[in-house]
Amino acid sequence: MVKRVSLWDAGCPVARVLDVIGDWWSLLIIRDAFDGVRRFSEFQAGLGIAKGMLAARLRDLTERGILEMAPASDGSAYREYVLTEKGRGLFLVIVALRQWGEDHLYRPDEPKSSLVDTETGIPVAHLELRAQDGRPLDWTETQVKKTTDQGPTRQRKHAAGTRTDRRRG
Amino acid sequence: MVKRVSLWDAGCPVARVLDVIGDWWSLLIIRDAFDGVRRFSEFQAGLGIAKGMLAARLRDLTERGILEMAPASDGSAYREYVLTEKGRGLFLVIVALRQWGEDHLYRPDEPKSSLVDTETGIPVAHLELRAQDGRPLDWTETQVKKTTDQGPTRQRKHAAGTRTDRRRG
DNA sequence: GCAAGTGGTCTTAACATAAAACTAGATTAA
DNA sequence: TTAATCTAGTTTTATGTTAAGACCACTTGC
Repeated sequence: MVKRVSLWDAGCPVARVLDVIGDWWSLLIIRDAFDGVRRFSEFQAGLGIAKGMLAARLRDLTERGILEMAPASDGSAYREYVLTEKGRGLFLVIVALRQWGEDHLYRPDEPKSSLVDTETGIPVAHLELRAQDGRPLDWTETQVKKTTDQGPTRQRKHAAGTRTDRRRG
Repeated sequence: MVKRVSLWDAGCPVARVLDVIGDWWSLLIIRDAFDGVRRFSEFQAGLGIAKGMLAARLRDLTERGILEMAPASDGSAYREYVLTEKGRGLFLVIVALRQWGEDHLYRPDEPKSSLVDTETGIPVAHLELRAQDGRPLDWTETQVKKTTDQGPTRQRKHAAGTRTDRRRG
C-alpha cells in the first residue's frame, strides 16, 4: 500500500505478502523487533531511517496486525512496539532471507553473522522443503494449485516445459 | 541499489539480501521465473509492470547473478531470462513468504493458491526451524552470532530482556 | 523549574516509478 | 521481397515516494 500498484487481488499469496511487507524498511524493522528492539528511538538510531518514514512504517505495521503498541516495559509513560503472533510468524521469512544471504552474498573471507542455536552455539540447519510425510522435496517437484471459487481447479507445474497459461498464484 | 540508502555494509545478511531483491518487483519476477516465465513480454504481460521498470529489474537481476540470459528455447533469435543456481536458491524465500501469506492474509472463505507436492497433490509441509541435529527450534531459542574480523565475538539473544547493545547482524 | 530525551509532524528537495510514445531488429504473411 | 506485425527494449514526462532536517509537544532527570 505504500506502493503505487498493488497485486493484492492477484490471488497470489506472495504478491499479497509483498503488498504488506514488500518495502525496503518493513522487514528490517521486523528483523530488529525479533532482536528485542521496541522503542521508536531504538529503531530510528539502529536503522538510520528518517523519522517520518519510521513513523509511517510503524503505523502501517501496527494497522496490519504485525506490530502492536504496548506500555513501556521500564514503567515510563512511553509506548513500545512489539511483534504480535502474526508478526512472529515472519521469523521463517527472515531466516530464509538470512540463509540465502549468508550463502550467496559474502566473499569467503568476509565476516558475517549467523543464526545459532542458543543452547549449543551451533548454526541452525538450513531450511528444507518437505512433503507432508517428511520426504524432502525439490522445487521441481512442486506446483502451485490454484483454487478458484468457481470453475475447475487449474494447475501449473514448476519447471518450464510447455507453458499453456501465464498467471500463476 | 535501486534504493537511495543501502545497508550492504551493515554486516547483516538480511539487509544485504534486501539490497539485492528488496524492491517491489524483483521477487515477483523471480516468482514468475520459478513458474517457467522466461521472455520479456511474458513478464511484462503477466505482472503488468511498466516496460522501463522491467528492463531495469531484469538488467539488475542479471548483473547480480540471479538471472542469466540464454538463447530462446524455441529457436528464434530472441533471448530469454532464466534463473541461475544462485537464483534458484531463492525458492525457500518464496515458499516462506507464500506460507505466511496463506496463513495470515486470507479470509477463511477466500480462494487462494497453495504449493503442493506434484506427486501427491498434497500441500507441502510448513517450513520448520531446526538445529543441526534435527531438533525443532523456536525463535526464542536462537541468537545471532556476529563474527567480526577483529575483537571478540559479540552475541545477542533473541527475545528482549535486558538489551545491552543495539545493532545486530 | 529547566535541560535533555522521546516520539513524533511538516516541509522541501532529490529520486524512483508508471505510463505512454518512440525505435530498431526479427518474424510472418502476401 | 516487401509490408505488417511482433519483440524487446529506450526515452520522456508527470507523479508519487523517500531522505533529511527543522520544528513541536510531552516526559523524564536533575
